[in-house]
Amino acid sequence: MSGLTKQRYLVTAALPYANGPLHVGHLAGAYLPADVYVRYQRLMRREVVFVCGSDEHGAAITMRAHKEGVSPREIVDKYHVLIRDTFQKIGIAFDIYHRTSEPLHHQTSQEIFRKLLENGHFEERETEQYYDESAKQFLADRYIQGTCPICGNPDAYGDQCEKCGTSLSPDQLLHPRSALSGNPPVKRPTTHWYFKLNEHEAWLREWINTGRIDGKQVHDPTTWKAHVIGQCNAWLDQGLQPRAMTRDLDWGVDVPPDIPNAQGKKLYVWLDAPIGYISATKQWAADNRDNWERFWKSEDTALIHFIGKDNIVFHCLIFPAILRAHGEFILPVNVPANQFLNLEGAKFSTSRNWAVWVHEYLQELPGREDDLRYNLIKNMPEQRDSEFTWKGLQETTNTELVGNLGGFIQRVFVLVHKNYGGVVPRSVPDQTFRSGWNAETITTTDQELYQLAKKLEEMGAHIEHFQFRDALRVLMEISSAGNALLQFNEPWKVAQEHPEQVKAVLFTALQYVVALSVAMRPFLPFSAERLRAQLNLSPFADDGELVAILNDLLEGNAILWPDHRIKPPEHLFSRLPDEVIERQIQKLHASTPREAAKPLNDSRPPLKDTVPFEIFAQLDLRTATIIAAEKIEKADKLLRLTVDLGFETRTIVAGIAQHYSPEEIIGRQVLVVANLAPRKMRGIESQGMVLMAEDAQGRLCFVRPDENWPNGFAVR
RNA sequence: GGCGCGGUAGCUCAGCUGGUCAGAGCGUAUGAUUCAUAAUCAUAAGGUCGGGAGUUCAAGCCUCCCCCGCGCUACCA
Repeated sequence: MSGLTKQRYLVTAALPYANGPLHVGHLAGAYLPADVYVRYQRLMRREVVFVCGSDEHGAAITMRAHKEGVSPREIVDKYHVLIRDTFQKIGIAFDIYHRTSEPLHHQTSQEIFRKLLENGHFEERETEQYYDESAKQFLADRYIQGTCPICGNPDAYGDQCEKCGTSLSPDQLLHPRSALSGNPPVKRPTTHWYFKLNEHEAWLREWINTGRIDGKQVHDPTTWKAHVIGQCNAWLDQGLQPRAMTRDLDWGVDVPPDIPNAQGKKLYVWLDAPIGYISATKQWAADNRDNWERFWKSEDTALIHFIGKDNIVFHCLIFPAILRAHGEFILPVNVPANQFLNLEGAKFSTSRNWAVWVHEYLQELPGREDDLRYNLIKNMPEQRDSEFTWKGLQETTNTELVGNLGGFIQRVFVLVHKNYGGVVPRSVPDQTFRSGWNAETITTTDQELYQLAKKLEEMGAHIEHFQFRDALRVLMEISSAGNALLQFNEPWKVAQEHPEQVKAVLFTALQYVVALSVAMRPFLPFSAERLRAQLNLSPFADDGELVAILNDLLEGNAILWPDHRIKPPEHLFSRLPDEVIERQIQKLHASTPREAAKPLNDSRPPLKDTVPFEIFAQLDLRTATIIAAEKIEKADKLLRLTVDLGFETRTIVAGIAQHYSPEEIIGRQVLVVANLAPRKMRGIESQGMVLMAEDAQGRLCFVRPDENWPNGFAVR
């Protein structure tokens, strides 16, 4: 199927944004699958370079710096180091972890911008943008605050209201003000470069869906994930639009200053972050006296982007379009995006601190890097969102790592030491015993080693198809077969009667252990290295160890020879006790406001400006009773209410459908604003407004007289 | 309401272009075993593959309708 054999691999993992730490969802989404894939390819002696780095530009970082009174540089330096070290400690084996603030990256991005400009891929557009006259700069969306037109939150941002979650554009904000000075901004014309993405629609569609470009097969779409292709087509079907590639920002890569109108302009994320993959490769090549162009400009290279599902359109449409518009670069052969990992039934949330931070895990559960990696790979969100739970981590650690895998290795070590003083026994070539793959089958060492090789190949095939959970399952099948081999032959029982058979069984079991030490390396690199040392073998060079043992096994050769001495038994894994798990679960819940708990102060809206009594007096509030209510078609939140004011009835449209069903509110007494200007919603004129109270969770309840009261009377 | 993705054994999840696809791991039950960190091995449990209708010789896998969850989006004066 994948007859597109490549000579070398360039693997990228999404650049983490340097304004916060990593959580385990990040690992499961992009970094662990990439790491497993890369480590496997190295063990198969394939040429592979694995690049990543910090994404250090953008408005969110300057916002944060401004808020904390530090420079953007201080923010990104802090998180770059934290993230880089976290990756290193959890065993993500990048060849280089670069950063987009490096001059090399700025140059690279500028060169690509210039090339696209020369090739006519941009159009300049003049638009009106908000400008802060006192700060003398244009304002990014995030830098404009104002009143949300939807919920009235006075501190909504120009891109989104964090109170009601609505995404906005700066023009929608009422009473806009600059987040820098607090002054109202003014509109000023500004010019930006728009990438003509629309011109790339046709070939992108062909390329994504058939793998062909100009009739040439460059990837195999059957190996792409369905949700990746699905999301791309959803975008393509809506039609691609030109997209601004520059912004008025003060932290980022400058538009090359010799280009007219470049002052104050920075390259937007599209022309910044993904180019970080290229600049990282350049730096790696410089450090290793290699040529980076072999990896980016040669059809012999397989480029693979590991990302989360939030990045699909970016990596499958926009970045490829940029690469092709430039003209010299290859395109990815696959973008194996994962879905999202949830935590204990809910989404990860930085603001609610609902997360497992990797650097804290490393500190609080030292020596358990592989326990976490194993659980995250086993539950990797390959096809759908999946879930991490602390109980789950305990279970996989105690049953699968300690019980099955660790148990098998320990048994072999103990038996070899008890029977042969820690020296690999020499067995008679054709000695028979029961197969670990089937109790009924009588087998020989040669046959068992052939089976073992087949299993290793099966595991590898899964990895090459980005099926990491399946690959891990096959790894454990090998371990289970090893356990069964011992179980069926009971070497502890028959050592006296059948010494030759026991030699053959333990010799075979030792080969399994060696195979496992190599096969587990991509998933459990730390344990693999420790096991390697216990086997008294040289440390991993991560250079062809797997293909070497595969070749040996397929030719019927042993991979651990008689007379080799192994070290004394030592447990490879340890049980995760209840107390540790309980503590983490408590910590998780303690840091998160409970559902019914007191609302946080900052979730209460701030007081509005004082108004004179005359303004209040202009409102005409009345008592009323709901006499009819019905759901409005094609609107999830709207109810059409008929209210009795005593002297007349009115129709009022209220956005309460998600809090009350029509039936349960009929007959209920309420307060209404009776002199509000009528307004049409969903084609129905609303003649007033029902007063509701809202709590921190956004729940609504009616405000009404505390005893039954005649309708139509004033509230004051 | 629209669009996208999901709803498969108690739990977590596999099931490619329709025909051994009704599965795996964990949990549970029973038995075996004691070399091994109460670890291991074997066997079983019988889930109307969200519900209904349809296409087909044949449907978790295709079509239509409905219900539920998640994401984006519209409506929340």
